[in-house]
Amino acid sequence: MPELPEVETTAALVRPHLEGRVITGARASWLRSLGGPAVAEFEASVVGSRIAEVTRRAKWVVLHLERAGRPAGSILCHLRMTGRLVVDAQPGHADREGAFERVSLGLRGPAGGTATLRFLDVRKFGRFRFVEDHLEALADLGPEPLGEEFTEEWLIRALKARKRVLKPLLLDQTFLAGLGNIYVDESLFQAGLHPERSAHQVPKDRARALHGAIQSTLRQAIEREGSSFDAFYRTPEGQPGSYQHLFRVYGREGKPCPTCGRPIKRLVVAQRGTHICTRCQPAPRAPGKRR
DNA sequence: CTATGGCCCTGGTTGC
DNA sequence: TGCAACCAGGGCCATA
Repeated sequence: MPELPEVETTAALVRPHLEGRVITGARASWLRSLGGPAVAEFEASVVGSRIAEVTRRAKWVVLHLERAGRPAGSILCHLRMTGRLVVDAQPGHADREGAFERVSLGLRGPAGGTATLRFLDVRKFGRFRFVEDHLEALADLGPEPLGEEFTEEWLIRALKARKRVLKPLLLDQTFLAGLGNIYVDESLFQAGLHPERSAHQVPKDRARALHGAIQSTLRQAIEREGSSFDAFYRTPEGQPGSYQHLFRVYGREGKPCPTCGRPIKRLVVAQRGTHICTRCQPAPRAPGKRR
């Protein structure tokens, strides 16, 4: 579920509760969440380390660890579809959410106070794993859409170089890192591009429009702490985001296009539900049309 | 290289 | 009301 804006929000809200704290214990009730090693091995890797910094890379939350002031690996957390990070100041609650806890870390603050970081994940697709070298572990990711490397010129050239359908290319994290199904649909709509166009046939001015659309969509979504439209995504504080109120096409099948009023259509592109306005995002070629 | 389909999981919604 | 089918903010892997 969570895409870049939701992960950015998660990292920002969890950061002040984690930075400077020391990990005093680790528990895992769903082994696969750890992405490989046994619980004991994971525990040995992280217990005793201090969380020096919390950052985001693409859809990953990165907890940078230190021992005796020196770098000591990282915890990489990917929320996938239903993952959440929450910090409890009090001992864990055994409510409904507690049932979805997959991993947790005990924490001690510099002043002595304790807390618990919980990784909750209904569908269990998410990951909460330790790596020695986060740069190596995340080396295959493409540029950050809000980073310096992602310029209009970069996008123009990168699109031209790929012989792929546009939407799946934008979802490919090795091409551009952080977009998911929602923000791709929203960005393509805003740029007036049909999701099934060939990347290398996108004209320069459309590529520029797409660049702007991606950045403005993500920035506005971050401002609103992401999108929430069912029980799943909540910020670590338990609040829903509010960007869903600004969706122009995603999840709006049959509702009027905000630009031209035509009903939004839903199609499937690369196995993903896809939402477009057929007028504002003209198809690459009129399929089956001849005369 | 690119594309496709299965798979990992659970829960909410829809339709008969 | 009951129940099956379908759907979901993701990504990996094997196969053409």
